Amino acid sequence: MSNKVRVRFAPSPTGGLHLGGVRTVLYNYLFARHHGGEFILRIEDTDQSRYVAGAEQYIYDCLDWCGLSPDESPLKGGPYGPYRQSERKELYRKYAEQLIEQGSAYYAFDTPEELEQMRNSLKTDINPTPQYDGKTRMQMRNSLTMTQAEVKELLDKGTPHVVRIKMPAGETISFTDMIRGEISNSSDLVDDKVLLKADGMPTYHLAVVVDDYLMKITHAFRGEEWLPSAPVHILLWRYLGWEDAMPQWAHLPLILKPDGHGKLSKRDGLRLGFPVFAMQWKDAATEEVLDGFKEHGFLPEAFINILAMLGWNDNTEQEVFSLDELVEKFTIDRVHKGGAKFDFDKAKWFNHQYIMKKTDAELVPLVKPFIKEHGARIEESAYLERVISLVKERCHLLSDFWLQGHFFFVAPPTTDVEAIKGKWSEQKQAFFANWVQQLDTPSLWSAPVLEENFTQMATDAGLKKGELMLPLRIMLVGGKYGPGVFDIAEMIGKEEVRSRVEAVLTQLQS
RNA sequence: GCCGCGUUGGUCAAGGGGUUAAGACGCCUCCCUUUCACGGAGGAAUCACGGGUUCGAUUCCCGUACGUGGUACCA
Repeated sequence: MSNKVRVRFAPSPTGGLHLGGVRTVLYNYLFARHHGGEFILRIEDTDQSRYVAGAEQYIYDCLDWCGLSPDESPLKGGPYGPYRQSERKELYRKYAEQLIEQGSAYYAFDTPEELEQMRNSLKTDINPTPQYDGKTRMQMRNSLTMTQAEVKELLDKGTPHVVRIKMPAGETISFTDMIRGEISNSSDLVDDKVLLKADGMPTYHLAVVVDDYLMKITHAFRGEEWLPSAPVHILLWRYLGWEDAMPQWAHLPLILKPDGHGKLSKRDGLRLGFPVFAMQWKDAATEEVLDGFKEHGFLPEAFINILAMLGWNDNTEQEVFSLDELVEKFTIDRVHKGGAKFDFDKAKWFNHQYIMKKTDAELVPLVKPFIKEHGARIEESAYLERVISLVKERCHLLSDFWLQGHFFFVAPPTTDVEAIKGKWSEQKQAFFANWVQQLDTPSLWSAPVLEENFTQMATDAGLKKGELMLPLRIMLVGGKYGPGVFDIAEMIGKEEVRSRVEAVLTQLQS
């Protein structure tokens, strides 16, 4: 009997993978790797009504991009498959029936309409959400209130029904959470959760217990939103007689909206102008396409780092960690209890750190798509590499390379001529006209020589170099930004320099 | 409503009976740079509130407030 650490991530293929989801995978992954254990991916596709085609593949793609590959999964297989819950359907029924025989669960034949009627008629100001529980179950149509013969008849006729857990009365159910310590709930406050749905599929509650047991999961990490239903799961482990094999629990804090009020949701990205998905997610129902961190120009290493630090630290001042370092240093007891608000500025800062860590050559293939996206042609990689070396320090996102370096590829679409006009003079006009005339000299074409020559000509013309630098920059770049002007000039070459300068000169004259 | 969980600057956060309460992002000032950025030096800004316990509470306990989650045949 091995006690190897086994953790799982069990996403539902009904939507894109967003921040909270990726962080849950990450912490699972880090914990498993830290302990030399296994990381299992299983797919919770029991809610067929919300199943989205392509969503499962999307999950694989995201994990792949993040570098968090599972040891066992629907794709890879493994000794405890299948790893898709829809393919395990028969299994759950067996355990549900076992629970019924033991008297821990029961059949319920109430229709959705009957349930709604019950909730409506029992609703009061004091109890706005009546539950199907110890107080109400004896007024409903279920195997507790009907004779065995009646139940058998309904079952034989194929009457739609669900299986519900019979929550005990007056029990305190407690367990130890690795992050929060002792947590207790009263069994009276949890309703008789549906275990098996009318379509034969299990709910999360049954499936998570059965699968965790069968797949020998040792540690279960999930979002804090599961805390209130933990008693159901604890009870199920007990009723099924598996209590000794129950995993240790850890409920992770939530990732909150930056502007207060609620769990970060898919809508917030759109509203606040930052991604919430790992990768681009296309909502099949609405046809809406939402870009992810990848499309915004984040490096996966940075993305992982950002998520890791949102709720965890190693008690040092270090903030930038590689995945290997995270694996080495991650411990669950240093995970925060409180939810964290996502801060896009800090996220960009992390990405900048990773951009600076990469060599220019490494950045070439990563930056290329973000340049091509704008229709610019990249003649050779060496040129792009040089551009990268000149602008990388001012780029937070891969998409910034275009913003900061577009003038290396095409003439500026707009030029801030107004910024030149103020202190413009005939003398300066003449100087630039003169300067571009002598650009043909081949020996001129290196940034230092170009600068030396420019300075000399300015002095000869009785002008201060300082007065001419900004106009030159604006002519070449379009605005007051970018790396050294003579570096830019050298890069774009004499034809481009001449044509950009002359274009602006013409504008200034009119 | 009820129940659970939480609460250290604007944000991420360290600390955990005695501290000048770290650090980072962001913001501001200055230096560097004839641009922008990078880098460097400074600065403003925090223990939700009220009661205990204690010589002493940001830290422990109890309340309150606030936040957040759950209260589905969704996960």
